[in-house]
Amino acid sequence: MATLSDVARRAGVSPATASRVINGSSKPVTDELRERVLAAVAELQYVPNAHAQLLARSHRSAVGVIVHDVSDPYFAEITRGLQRVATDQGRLLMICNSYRDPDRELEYVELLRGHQVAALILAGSGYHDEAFTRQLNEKLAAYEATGGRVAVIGRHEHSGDAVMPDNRTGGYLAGRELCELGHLAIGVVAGPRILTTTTDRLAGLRQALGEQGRDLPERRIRYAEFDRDGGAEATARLLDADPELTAIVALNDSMAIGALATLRARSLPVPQRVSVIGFDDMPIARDVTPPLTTVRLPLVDMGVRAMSLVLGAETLSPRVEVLPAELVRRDTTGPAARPTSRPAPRARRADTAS
Amino acid sequence: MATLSDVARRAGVSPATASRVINGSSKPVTDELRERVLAAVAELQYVPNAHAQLLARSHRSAVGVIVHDVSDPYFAEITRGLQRVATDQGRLLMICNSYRDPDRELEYVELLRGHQVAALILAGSGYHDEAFTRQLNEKLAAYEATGGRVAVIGRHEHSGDAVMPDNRTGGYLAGRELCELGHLAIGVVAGPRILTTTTDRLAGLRQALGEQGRDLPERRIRYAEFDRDGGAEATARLLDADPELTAIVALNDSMAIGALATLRARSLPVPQRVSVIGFDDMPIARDVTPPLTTVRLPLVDMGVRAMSLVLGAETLSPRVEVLPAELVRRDTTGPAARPTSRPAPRARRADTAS
DNA sequence: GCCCTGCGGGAAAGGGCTTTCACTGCGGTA
DNA sequence: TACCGCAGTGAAAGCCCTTTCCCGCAGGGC
Repeated sequence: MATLSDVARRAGVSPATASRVINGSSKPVTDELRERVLAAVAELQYVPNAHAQLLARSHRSAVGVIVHDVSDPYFAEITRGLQRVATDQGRLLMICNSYRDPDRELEYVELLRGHQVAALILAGSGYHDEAFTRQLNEKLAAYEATGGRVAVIGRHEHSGDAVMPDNRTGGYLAGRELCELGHLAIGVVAGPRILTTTTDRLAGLRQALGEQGRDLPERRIRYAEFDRDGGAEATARLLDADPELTAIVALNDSMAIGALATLRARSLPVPQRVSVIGFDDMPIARDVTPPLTTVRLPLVDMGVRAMSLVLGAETLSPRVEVLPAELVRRDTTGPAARPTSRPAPRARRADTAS
Repeated sequence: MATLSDVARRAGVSPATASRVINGSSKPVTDELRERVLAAVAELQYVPNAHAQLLARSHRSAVGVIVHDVSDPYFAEITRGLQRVATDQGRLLMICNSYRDPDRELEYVELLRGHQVAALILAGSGYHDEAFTRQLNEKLAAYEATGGRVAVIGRHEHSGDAVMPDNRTGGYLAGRELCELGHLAIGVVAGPRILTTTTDRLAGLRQALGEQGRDLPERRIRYAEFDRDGGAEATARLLDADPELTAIVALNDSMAIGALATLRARSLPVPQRVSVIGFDDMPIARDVTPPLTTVRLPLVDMGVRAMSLVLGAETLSPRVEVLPAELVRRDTTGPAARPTSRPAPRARRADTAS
């Protein structure tokens, strides 16, 4: 690879001058020399060594982002928001997938710190795991102590800047909607119980039912991976245990899609026989059939806010922005099937109590 | 930020020794000193400066990837394959989204070259644009001249290693299927015509129709963005011009989903009134309703192959791996509606000829 | 005619790390 | 006993760039 001194030598100037020309420094350089340098750059196909540049400039510009999985639409949308702001400010984003592995998350914090990012954004649910949380906080604190900025999206752990979707209210809205539609047998297809997102959404749901004087027994909840297959599988388990369910709340849209698949496979019409309600309102939600009723989260906006927090002026007190959840009624929800309305063509004597 | 010399000083050793301990060098270090260094690292929360490391090591390890958009399931799947191999070999991936902007693509080649990546993978359609293609090839050649490895996925431009999905045969399979189902009025919802992927798939489709002595007139094709909204919009335009269509080929699954949305909005039942066939078989294809008939491409495998090519031994002659396309029959295709079968409740006198 | 100013350019000092090379003891061989 | 070799450590030379500092010089004001 050609280096800056190669360019300088070829142009017959000092490396300093070559550098100035290439970086458009404010120091003036005569057109004569400028031309020579530019010509040398073109001839040698010179590209500056990014690592040397970043080492030489003390300037830290890139921003590190840790998400569970960018190709998951939830994070894809958030990332879109992050990108938008970052691009506007000429920042490079380094995006890392933790695949919901806490250890990997810790590693990535180190990695990004090593890469001298100006700021760090962690998006995605936190974990109910004290040891991990403490470790993470230590690492983040160490990073902040050296001038790094940190913001989290949808996590409780961190004591600094945060953007929080209102998961609890979202769960509440879903629950209330189903109550109003007259559903009594409501099952929940939940993500891993170690995730705070799962428990937050569940808490809201419980609250809604609680207001009706009802509770949400554990036997009406199935925990699985937070994705399509997890949703399909959890729905199957739920229906096996309790065929009389008239509504299913999936704790994210991917799971809801899996739920729809299982219901279709079992020929249970949605919403006539079973209502389904998702969470997040990812783009595909409107394209499944029937279009999915879901709790909308302003995903792109969450990204925009988080990046703005982290690139904006530093404040003394940490800022927490709570973004509202909103129910989007589409076609997977309807009034509870009346017990008389032929609950299902399958055996119905068994399990009625469970 | 603590530096290596800070650690060394605190441990009472030289930076050389500290470095050896931290990197697990093969040079032996006494346990006594090792402990002291490790302790200092922990106390100072030391993380090596990645740029300094990469500058000091001549070793190039990261791999650069340029895709149109990772959050597009097509690329998400490919990326999954790339990741799998890269992770196995302990390589870091730097992924860049070009958003189908040729200039940005060129910029990213430079950027990644500047970041000293060991290899470069370009995934996604090429462009019918000679000037761009020449520029890109020059840049890639310059990069290869300095020892960089390059592989492309689904692009013709590059003369080196390549993984090519068989787009043409895929188009052919879609066309043949519809012919066999008796469809005569077939519309095509295509991506931008500047993309080679679009024209390749179209060429296969033409071939299939050609074998039946038929052709594919331009008025039966609508070009739009290669995404859901593009598909919805192109389908609308197609139907407006030619309400008698009995089948639609969408040149990727996202567009097919858009097509389904438009058809649903117009109350045209799929597949009874209009058949739809997609392309790529991205994961969501099985979850739309009805499940989408499509042409399957081994996306993950494409990623795996490309990464293997680029990390494997260098060969004299460039290797081109063509991966087969395969028709996946699901529920959006059926026999052509007979003209007598109530073609549509809307005006049918006009446009019958067009 | 002299000094000051300011422009254009180069020398050189980092930036933080790896790695070669040289050095010091020590155990072991002749 | 003299010497070789090697384990263990440190000094210092890069890696490639940016940026400060300084120098020479031309022009303008007195």
